[in-house]
Amino acid sequence: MTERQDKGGLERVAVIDFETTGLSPGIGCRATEIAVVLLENGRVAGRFQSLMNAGVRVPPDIERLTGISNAMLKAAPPADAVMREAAEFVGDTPLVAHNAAFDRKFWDYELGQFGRTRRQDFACTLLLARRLLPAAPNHKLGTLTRWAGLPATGQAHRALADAEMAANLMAHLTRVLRVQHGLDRVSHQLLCGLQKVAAKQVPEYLRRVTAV
DNA sequence: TGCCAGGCCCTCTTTAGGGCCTT
Repeated sequence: MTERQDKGGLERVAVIDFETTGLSPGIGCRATEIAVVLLENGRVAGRFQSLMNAGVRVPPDIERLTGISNAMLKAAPPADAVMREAAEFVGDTPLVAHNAAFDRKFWDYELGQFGRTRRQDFACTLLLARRLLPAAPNHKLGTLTRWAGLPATGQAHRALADAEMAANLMAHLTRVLRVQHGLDRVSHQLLCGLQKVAAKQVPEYLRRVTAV
């Protein structure tokens, strides 16, 4: 464990969210907006947000979904410049995203456009919520936010609003681990281990962790 | 026109299929 860890809470993490032109860079989709929310001991310690111009057109259905238009991207800074700035903002801070498999693909792809590689793992609030909040009606980010009584953060499907929702959810999941499972510290390493454990094995995993 | 990805996870499973999630 090399990262800072705060007693009684969640160590510093960077919660990220991408808006994109589609579901995968493997089929030509690119990022259009990124937001990063630094969460430290359950509280927001910093924010980064920017549109980015990757030189691709936004399909009409995606423009309707996100509200991000081709005209907005035309005036946005180049994608590589934005990603360099985002990577600098994040540094070595462990990463978190909702459905991290999606954001990890775009993070890796956009960094790869200028020769950089990811240096840290992603924890996934979707996988963690499936294990820790099994009674939720579903595990969409918006549903979990409303179901858990977390604050509204603005327009859904914009990067900063979604990253703040995911950060609030991450803080809520930390509280669940502390209050319901007796953990006094929640590390990113623990979260990454927990999200790989089968749902039925979660109680045993947490008992083993708290016994150490 | 409609679909295009991919990992996770459950079940009527494991030599598979399909829903959930992200944009």
